[in-house]
Amino acid sequence: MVGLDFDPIDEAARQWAGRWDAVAAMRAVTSVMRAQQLLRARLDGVLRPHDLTFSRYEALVLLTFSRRGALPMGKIGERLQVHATSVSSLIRKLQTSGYVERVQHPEDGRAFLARITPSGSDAVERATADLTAAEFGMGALSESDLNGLFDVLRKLRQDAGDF
Amino acid sequence: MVGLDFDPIDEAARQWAGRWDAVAAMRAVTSVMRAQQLLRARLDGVLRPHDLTFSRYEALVLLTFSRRGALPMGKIGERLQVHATSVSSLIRKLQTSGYVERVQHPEDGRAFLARITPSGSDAVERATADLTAAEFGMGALSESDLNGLFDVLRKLRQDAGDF
DNA sequence: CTTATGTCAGGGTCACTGAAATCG
DNA sequence: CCGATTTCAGTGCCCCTGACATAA
Repeated sequence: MVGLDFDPIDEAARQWAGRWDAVAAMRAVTSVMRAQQLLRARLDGVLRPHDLTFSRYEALVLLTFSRRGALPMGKIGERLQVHATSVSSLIRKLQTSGYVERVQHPEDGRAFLARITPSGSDAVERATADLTAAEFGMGALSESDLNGLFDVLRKLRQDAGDF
Repeated sequence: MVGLDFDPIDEAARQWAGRWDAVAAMRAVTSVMRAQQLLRARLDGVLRPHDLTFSRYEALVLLTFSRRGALPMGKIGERLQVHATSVSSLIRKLQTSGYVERVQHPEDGRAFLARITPSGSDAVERATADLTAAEFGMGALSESDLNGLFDVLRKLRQDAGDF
């Protein structure tokens, strides 16, 4: 959009080097932050026509992959690594879009299952087609770049206790 | 926190592979999103005692590196790649913390300069010490991992027109 | 007059905390 | 009674759009 004639992160790293330590870590962290910002903007743009955000899309995909198309709220939060209150509002929004419905848990009376609807399955299929066509915003990277990125970030996630 | 006994992203990729394309891109994108979330939580935790968030810290560092410790609002947004309104609120919060002050632009009457205060400089030094001690949350990665991460994400940023 | 700078008002998404109700 | 599940109310943060005053 803006189009600077230099890389602001690299420029910051250059000045950083004369004053503080951990240059490589600082440069990598800032890159992750900025990359996420760019990716989210791109993906949300692709998903907006489908009345989805990336978070909601992830939840729908998770339900698509679940055996009976339904999961208790707690499980969803566990898998997506988000807070219970966030799951609650996420599912509520998917519900108002008609992509998900709430059903009582067959055994646990206090729990709800979020179940994907036919309309939700349809939305996932169409959204996924658009996202893959857009290469998930990662068209600039090669297959080995993508796999290397995953491997490195997995170390980070593992270190943080994600799994 | 939660501690699943498997990697949810890898598990999603496995199921994804039987149904859709672009598995590597999807896996990489999801990893970036999750990594950013983890890093932000860690860094904001380190920065909270200093009355800073990562965004505000970035702004303070930028001012620290600027020649006279002061920059017009527009320049700040350009460098940090954020909207003018975001810069406005960012600087306002730094101002209430006493880390920044607003001064009139010497030549342009409509423009303001954000200038870092001695208290702000002190906060940057102390916050940076804490962040480097925490290795910016990237202690799990080697130096070559960090540099590789930067290189790959730079391709992404360049492709998005960042610079 | 047109353009650029910065602010405010307001909306959207997401994350978290704390309190509450429900049920095992 | 204790603990787990979920929801609601409220807060904070960040991003964006649109309207506006001000000055180049």
